[in-house]
Amino acid sequence: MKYWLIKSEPDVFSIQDLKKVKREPWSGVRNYQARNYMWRDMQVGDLAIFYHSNAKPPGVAGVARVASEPYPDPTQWDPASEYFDEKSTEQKPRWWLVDFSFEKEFPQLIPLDKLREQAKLEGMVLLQKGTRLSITPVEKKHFDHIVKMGK
DNA sequence: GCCAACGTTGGC
DNA sequence: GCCAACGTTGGC
Repeated sequence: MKYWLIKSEPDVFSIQDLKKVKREPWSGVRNYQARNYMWRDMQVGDLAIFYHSNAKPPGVAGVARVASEPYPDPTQWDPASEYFDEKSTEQKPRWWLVDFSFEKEFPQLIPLDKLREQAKLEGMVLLQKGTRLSITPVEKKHFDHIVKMGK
């Protein structure tokens, strides 16, 4: 069992949206490192911190769960999509995704500055300077601590 | 709106 | 394969 953090802009897709639809294909990831996590490292059942980026305030909003094996992101072949990639072929898809299902919404969002105050979260990729990755691995101890904070 | 960080592109 | 230019992310 592995633990992850996934970022989403709540204006585009929030934890409340995930709660409503229950399950969502994580389309639009166009960064190789983030893709590799979904394509190669995630397992059905893994848990992920759901982080609201570009929000006021930014912070952790809940928990999601990996709900599918990896499969090609269909938006890469849709010319109308902003995620269209003309260099990707059906024989050799470039972008892969998994579905995430809703697990829980925290009673209140844990803001980023609250996370930064936590000595127990030291070393989290999210809190390191200049981290822009939309998907990062999370250590179990950090995951557990955040879930405890969310109660 | 600013800007630091960092990924990608493309000329050479 | 280097690296300058450019684009994007995302907190502030």
